Amino acid sequence: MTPLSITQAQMTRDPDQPDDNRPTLAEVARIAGVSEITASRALRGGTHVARATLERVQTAARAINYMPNRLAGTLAGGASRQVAVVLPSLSNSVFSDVLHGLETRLEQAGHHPILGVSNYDPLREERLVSDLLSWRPAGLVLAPAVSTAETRRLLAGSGVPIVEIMDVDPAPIDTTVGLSQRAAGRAMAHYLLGRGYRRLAYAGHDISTDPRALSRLQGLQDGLAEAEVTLAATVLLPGPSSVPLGRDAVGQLLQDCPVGAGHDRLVVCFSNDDMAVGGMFHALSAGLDVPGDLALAGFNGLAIGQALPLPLTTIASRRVEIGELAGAALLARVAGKPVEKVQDVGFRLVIGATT
Amino acid sequence: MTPLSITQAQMTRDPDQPDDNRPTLAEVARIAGVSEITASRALRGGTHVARATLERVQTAARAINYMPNRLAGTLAGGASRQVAVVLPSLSNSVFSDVLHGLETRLEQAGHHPILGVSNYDPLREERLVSDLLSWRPAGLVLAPAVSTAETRRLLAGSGVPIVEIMDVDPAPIDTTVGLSQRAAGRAMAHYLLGRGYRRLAYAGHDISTDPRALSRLQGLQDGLAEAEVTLAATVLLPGPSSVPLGRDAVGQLLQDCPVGAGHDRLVVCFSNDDMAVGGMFHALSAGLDVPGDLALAGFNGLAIGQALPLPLTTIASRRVEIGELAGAALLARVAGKPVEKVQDVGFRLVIGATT
DNA sequence: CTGTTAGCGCGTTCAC
DNA sequence: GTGAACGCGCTAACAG
Repeated sequence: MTPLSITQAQMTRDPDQPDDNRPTLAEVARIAGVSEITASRALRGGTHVARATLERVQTAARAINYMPNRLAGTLAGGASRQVAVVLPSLSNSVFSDVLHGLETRLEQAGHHPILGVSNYDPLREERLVSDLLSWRPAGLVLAPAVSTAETRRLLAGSGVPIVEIMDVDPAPIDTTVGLSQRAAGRAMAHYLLGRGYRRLAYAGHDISTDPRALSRLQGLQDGLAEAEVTLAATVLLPGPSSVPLGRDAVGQLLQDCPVGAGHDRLVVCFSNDDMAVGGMFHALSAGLDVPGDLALAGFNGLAIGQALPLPLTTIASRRVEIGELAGAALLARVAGKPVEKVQDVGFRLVIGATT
Repeated sequence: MTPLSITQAQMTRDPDQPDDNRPTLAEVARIAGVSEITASRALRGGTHVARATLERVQTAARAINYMPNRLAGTLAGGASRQVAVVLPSLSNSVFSDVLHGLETRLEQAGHHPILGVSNYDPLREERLVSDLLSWRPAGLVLAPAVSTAETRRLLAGSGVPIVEIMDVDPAPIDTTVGLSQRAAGRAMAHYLLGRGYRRLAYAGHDISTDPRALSRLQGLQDGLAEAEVTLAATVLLPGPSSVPLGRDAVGQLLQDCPVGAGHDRLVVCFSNDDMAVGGMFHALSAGLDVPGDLALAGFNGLAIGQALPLPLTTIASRRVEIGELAGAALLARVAGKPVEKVQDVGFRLVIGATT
């Protein structure tokens, strides 16, 4: 042990920090007998470094369990490998599917999502966007709620690639991946009209905060209007979509729209498949014939709808794929490659036994 | 426009970076006419700052749309407000429920999860833990796959609070929140024995990579052994749990275990509710009486199981609550408060119509 | 209450 | 192929 002068001791470590003595690049460099920057180069690509020194550095790093500090690396100019992800909900499997696809694609490139969930609250979304951007991510993926002007300002001024997902109809700030929610609603209208239904109702959750559910409803109405049909009734219940909410909604609906013998057959369109499952429960409890007395149509193609004894008629969205494509688009943008501003993955009408 | 000397130009900004000219704390301070540290204090708590200067700084910050750089803040000594979260899956709603609860609790404290999904791959989990720790998070939440020794070394040596979730039986590295998977399996055994079942089978997904499903199976066998009963048959199919996999598993199972007239009634226990739903489908297609010929028992209490015409007998886990408690435990640890090493939230036997 | 000094750990300049 | 100097943006210590 050679004694250290006070100056050296001060420069190498702070005696007040007994806990946080994680090895730094400087120590790796010292052990390997090279400069910090050479160690840095060796531990990353290994380019512009002699094979011998590369191995010395790697050995030294392993010997002291060196773990790079990406905060410092990113601050010093390296590209961030974090991607901000803001979703409106996780209680609906729609967004966990998207997140699943997104995370898979990001991880392949060594990127990681920082997650925020807005619960469809515009102010919370705004705060999340602000918070997550302050981590200086490489980009941001957003399934927007009803965004505030301030949110859009933050996004536009962030200087990083933005990928909006789920609905390709609104003009994108930067890039968007999804489907046309409005066209999906219209497709359901066309299908139901083609099946001969003329008496339609709508049962939804609180769609005032869910712009995509609202677009689907509008698309449905558009499609009906083309045949000069209007919704016989609409019930909107507060709260997020769920099985019990759908059951309650149908219960209310049937008070205004009697069904059964002596009435035209009624088809209820739901804002989401879980709502439709609830509707099915109500029909079972009330002894209604599905689809004879009451027909049901959902949206999203969730597993729960297909698990029913009568598989649900619905429109399937390609959620995992949307996540994967959003990740790919973001990574391409980060790499400076050109990306289509709008990627429409489409949707698929699933004709079940409930219509 | 006053001409700048070369020295000034070099000190204030780099002409090679036209894009990234986000305002810094230094600019806020300059506009407000204070030092950087005063501006820093004002923009955080506002403590030890005169009310007048506080307002000047805040006004200046808003005027130039200042957004703090948390990378720099954290590197300089501030506590990180990121929490690493490593989950084995997102395709099963079990973990999106947990993530939902966790994110909610973290966000309340201004913390954000950085997410990694291992797909039950030990090596991928190891890489994720390493990657996420290199962001120097305030802590780490982990629903472990079959962890490698290297993973445990990384965790133990990380110096940050670790919360393991889902199963309270393994000895925690630091802290754990969940339920006893083994006790849950045993509880199901006791219930089924109490109902008079003596002929039991097991249908599972690839539980070799899913330690919790394996523990439940062991608990089930433990409970049966107490009554000197053993499983009549076991089918394990590769891949993650899903509805189709459950259907296939029951199909195979019934080749060895005939049911119906002339046979003792059989109850099949599944590794997860979605598998059990698949089993129900097989029963429906084969025209079997449930639970007369074939009884079914799931695990986890997922919505899909309760959405069946016959609600599924299962054991409900409190997933959202586990996430919330894990977040609370982590935040408490970060704040230096004492935390129970093991938090058992228990489980609930749900007696449906399938047994 | 405010400012000065001194870094956090790393990567991007340039040189050699 | 390697290194020196510098700065990323911010905050913890002290000083006053």
